[in-house]
Amino acid sequence: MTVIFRHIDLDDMLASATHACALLKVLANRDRLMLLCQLTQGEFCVSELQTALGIEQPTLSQQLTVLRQEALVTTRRDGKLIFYSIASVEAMAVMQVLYEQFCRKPKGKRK
Amino acid sequence: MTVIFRHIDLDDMLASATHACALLKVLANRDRLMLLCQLTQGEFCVSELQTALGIEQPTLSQQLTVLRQEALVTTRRDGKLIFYSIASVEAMAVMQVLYEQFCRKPKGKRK
DNA sequence: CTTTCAATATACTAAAAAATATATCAAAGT
DNA sequence: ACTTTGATATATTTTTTAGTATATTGAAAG
Repeated sequence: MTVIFRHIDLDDMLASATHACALLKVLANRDRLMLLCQLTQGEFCVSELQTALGIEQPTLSQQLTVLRQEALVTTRRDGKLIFYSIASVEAMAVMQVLYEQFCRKPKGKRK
Repeated sequence: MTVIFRHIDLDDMLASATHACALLKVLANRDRLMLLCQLTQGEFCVSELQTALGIEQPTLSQQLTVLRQEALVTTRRDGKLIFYSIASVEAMAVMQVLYEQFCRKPKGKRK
């Protein structure tokens, strides 16, 4: 309860919040969210994602780059095609809870 | 499997993603995240939050305003003091999973 | 081989949105 | 009135987003 202890707790909390916040910033974009949502269903190549989600190719590619840089997804090449899949346990966990809260609920009960 | 069905699914997905994204945008800020984290522990007035988190008062007030506008928190006045508490089930659910992923794990296993 | 095509990535840039700091303001209690 | 608690306004900077053009890569055809 002393100032010392509070400082330790606050520092831990700050560090955790910083990490969590980094993940949330990546998730807080509709295109990236839909990409990850699709990828929770398995591995997809870029063109599959494009037709499934109706996102413009350059936009798609840019957002996939963001997801790659933040290590939320990994890629595997097969010929011309590049397959994406989710690589982050934390991202998967958050996607799971978002699905429960926003996709499984009866309409009109949101937010 | 027809275009019709895909459109329905995509529209649903878009709507859900838009709602989820709105929540994530609010959460994707370290100050707001720490505020909500604190508020998962119960009701606090502004000055308590200020000393607990070490955030400047105007910043705190601005971020609390954001949380209020997005209906993630509600307020209750008691004399001079204004008490904040979490009002969103969805926000609570996400905070819960973030806590599990980023605060409960052994160090070095993050991200 | 080398030209060509399809898949994907990158570069660049204008516009929009969000964060930050400082200053000022309002309400409630004394 | 005056102090304390909290909210709001504003200016500035920084980040994101979105669109367009261009580049790279691999496969396959000629």
